[in-house]
Amino acid sequence: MTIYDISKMAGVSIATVSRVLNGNANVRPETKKKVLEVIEKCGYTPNAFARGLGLNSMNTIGILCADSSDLYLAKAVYYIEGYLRNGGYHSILCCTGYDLENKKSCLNLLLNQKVDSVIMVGSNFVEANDRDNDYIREAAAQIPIMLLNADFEYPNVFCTLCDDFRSMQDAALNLIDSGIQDILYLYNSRSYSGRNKLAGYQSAFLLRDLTPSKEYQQYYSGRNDDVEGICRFISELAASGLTFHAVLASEDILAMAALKFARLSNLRIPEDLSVIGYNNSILACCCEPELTTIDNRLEDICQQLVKTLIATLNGNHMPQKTIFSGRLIKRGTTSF
Amino acid sequence: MTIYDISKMAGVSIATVSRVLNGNANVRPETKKKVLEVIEKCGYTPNAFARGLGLNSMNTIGILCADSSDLYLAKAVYYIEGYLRNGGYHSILCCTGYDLENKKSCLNLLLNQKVDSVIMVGSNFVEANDRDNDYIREAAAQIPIMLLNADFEYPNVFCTLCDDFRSMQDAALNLIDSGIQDILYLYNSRSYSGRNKLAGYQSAFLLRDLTPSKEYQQYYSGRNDDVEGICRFISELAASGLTFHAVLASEDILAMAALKFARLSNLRIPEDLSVIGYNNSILACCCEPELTTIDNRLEDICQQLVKTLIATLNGNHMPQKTIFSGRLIKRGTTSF
DNA sequence: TTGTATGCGTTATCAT
DNA sequence: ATGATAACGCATACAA
Repeated sequence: MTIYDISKMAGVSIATVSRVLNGNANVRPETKKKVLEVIEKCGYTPNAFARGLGLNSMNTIGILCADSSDLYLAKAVYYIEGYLRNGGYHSILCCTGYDLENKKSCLNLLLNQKVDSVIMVGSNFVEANDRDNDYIREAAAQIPIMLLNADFEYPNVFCTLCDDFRSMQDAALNLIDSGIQDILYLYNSRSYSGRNKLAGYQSAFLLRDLTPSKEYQQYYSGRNDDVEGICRFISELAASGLTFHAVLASEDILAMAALKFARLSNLRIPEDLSVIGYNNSILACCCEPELTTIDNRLEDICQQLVKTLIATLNGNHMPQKTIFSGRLIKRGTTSF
Repeated sequence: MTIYDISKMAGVSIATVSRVLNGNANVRPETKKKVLEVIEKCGYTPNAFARGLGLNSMNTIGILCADSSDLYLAKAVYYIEGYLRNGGYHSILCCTGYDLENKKSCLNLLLNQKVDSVIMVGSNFVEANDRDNDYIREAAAQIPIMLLNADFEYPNVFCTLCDDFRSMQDAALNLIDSGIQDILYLYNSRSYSGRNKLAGYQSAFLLRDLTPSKEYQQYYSGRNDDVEGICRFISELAASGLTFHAVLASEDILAMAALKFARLSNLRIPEDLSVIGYNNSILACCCEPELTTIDNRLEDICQQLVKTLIATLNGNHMPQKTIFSGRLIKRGTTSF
């Protein structure tokens, strides 16, 4: 069933059928009605490939993310797909892992598929070594590139992100001002976002005329779903003589492991140990007591990102950077 | 840059270029080399839309799932996308929610986009009222339909699933044989898989000449990420006079809420209350003690599903139903 | 082994 | 308002 079949059955030319299909105003109402009837009767839908070839677009967006089963990224992908579909776009998902070569190859896969844009979900797509970011620049030369939670200035690259620096600073200040200065900072990523969070933690000390100590800034390099391993990591830090009365974590799962450590060490929460997580994920509500954590407004970010993208594709001029501020969700693992 | 440009620069016809691109053997090695050199030099890639139009395929698979941010579904989507990409296919993701009309409309979106196949992830796509499943049958008339964790017999529909009935039966038997007969069964889905799990629980009692009691089979209808709400639900059951020494749950999150209930009620785990979850998700390792749970071999299922799909698309005859058996992962919330 | 010519199903331009 | 026709870029049957 093609547009020719419809045109014959309706007694018009394919041009008219095409006009009806695309909502062109220059069609006599009666003609339009007739054509629509035939289309309805036959259950005809235009061939997407032919349409794509003619328009040079199939209204498809590529979503690049390291791991769509990660709690945080999964939520992001879910929101983005929903907003895109709502805007009339399809989503091609591509999970890259954290290796640069794979990221490049996935990006090329999407470019070759001729997507209208690529959304890179997560700050891990911007490399520390700036020359390694040329793959983003080259892509941006072809189509708009959207970054979620990354900061990268370049033409045709649009960033939507949360102010992780300030959020983490705020959390640390809350702890310090409640009288706790030996705050163990746990993190598991050195991406742009990861570095920002760390800097936020450090800046809180400086703001209060204190010196952030290196021993209190601990990087966990293991798998990020190995609660047991993280717990052991913390226990070893404590065993090595480090004393701390709060744990501030760059992700909820690290904070959750800290709670486990506390239980194993017979520490009371929050009397003996305060704990703050990050992301306000489902994990935060699974703890006992529930986790004080930072909500970085992921849904708002995703909505804004898609809004910016669609407007850009429609030829509108859009801001290249949009920053949201996070908020501290106070629950049971802190006493302030 | 089109195939014509390449053909001119290489001094051959477009047919030859096409042959080289598609690995046709009938090309003289020198000619092939020359063409490849030009292609390499220009960084030429064939236009995907034109290719799609000619071949009536863009090697794209639609993935339908209710909610890709759900822990379990997210993992499934992640595995599937990876295996598909490995097999040379792209993945269009479409999150439908749990409403039938939305499922239909998403499916149509994919069919109109002319995907080569649709994978429905999760047993919720098969409706209890069989006439409501016509949307699956109609789709199967066009392309192969793959169901993950659902059972649906129809031409061109392929099912890959875990034997939830037996897994749950096994878990219940373990509890019964360790001396616990008042087992509260908690579930939050009445899908095919959900019904199977419940039946497995019931069958365990019958196997031991016991009668499964309705009051011990409790359906939780709230949001499935509201740990607090689930916990309250359990507390109310206990307050209403129901006594139970074990909780068997159809999902880890329900089991996790049971642990929370135990802690609030000062019940020791597993001495006063045994708890078993389902899915072996990350939540199981976040608990204290860690959760005994059922692993339903999701990765194996996904691998098999994609294998079956690709073989089918290649014209091979494949089995329409593949069943894996789950396994009980014994951890700290049970004493057997 | 290689080239020519046609079809794939649209959209869009240009007449009428 | 409508129709004829030329792109769009590739694959492939058929000829050479």
